[in-house]
Amino acid sequence: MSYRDDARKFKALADENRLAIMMSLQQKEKCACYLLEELNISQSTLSHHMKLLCDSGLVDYRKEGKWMHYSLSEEGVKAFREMVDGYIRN
Amino acid sequence: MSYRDDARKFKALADENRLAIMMSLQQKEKCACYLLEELNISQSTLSHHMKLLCDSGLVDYRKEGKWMHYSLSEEGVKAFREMVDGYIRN
DNA sequence: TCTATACATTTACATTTATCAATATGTATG
DNA sequence: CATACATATTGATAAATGTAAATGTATAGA
Repeated sequence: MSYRDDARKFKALADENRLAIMMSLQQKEKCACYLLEELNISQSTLSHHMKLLCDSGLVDYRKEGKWMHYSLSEEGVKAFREMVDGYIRN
Repeated sequence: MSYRDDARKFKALADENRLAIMMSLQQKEKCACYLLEELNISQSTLSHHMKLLCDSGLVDYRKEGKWMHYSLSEEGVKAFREMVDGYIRN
């Protein structure tokens, strides 16, 4: 893993709206339309943020008909935590 | 703590050069001039990065004559880890 | 097939950020 | 005091990022 890749993962959480999304996903899977009501952002902006979160591996998605359901990725979360530990092992 | 503040902390690690600096600091305290030789960046750029890292609380500094010595902040690292756990408690 | 709905993508734009050169500040030393 | 050295700050610029409007795509239902 390169610094570039790791930086990309940290960037995934380096935004207020994405942190709010992460908090929301902690409780349970949420569909995009629900997140859209929770946050005060446009639909295209939400889609953008969800793409970054999914690309980082922290969030999984599940398509069900017209709806997209997002959830925390257990695997991604584990990998992220391990990456963090690599930089702040103290 | 607000999402804004937390996002700022994540941003501190959302850069390749700053990740390289964090890795370097893991072993032991380093002075700015040493970091400057390790990384391929200008002196002013290094100073900028060190400011962000110190502001985030992850890095401590100690001034000794002309030299600045940087080290991981045990307290800051602990706080960071706890913050991370808040977002990826899974 | 037509329409409405849910979401993604594209385009454009404003803000933030990383970067360096130039300059300023502080400190040791002759 | 003058000079050299280590670092910080300022100013300018290019790249990255967050945002929303407009448009595209897929799916469900009439």
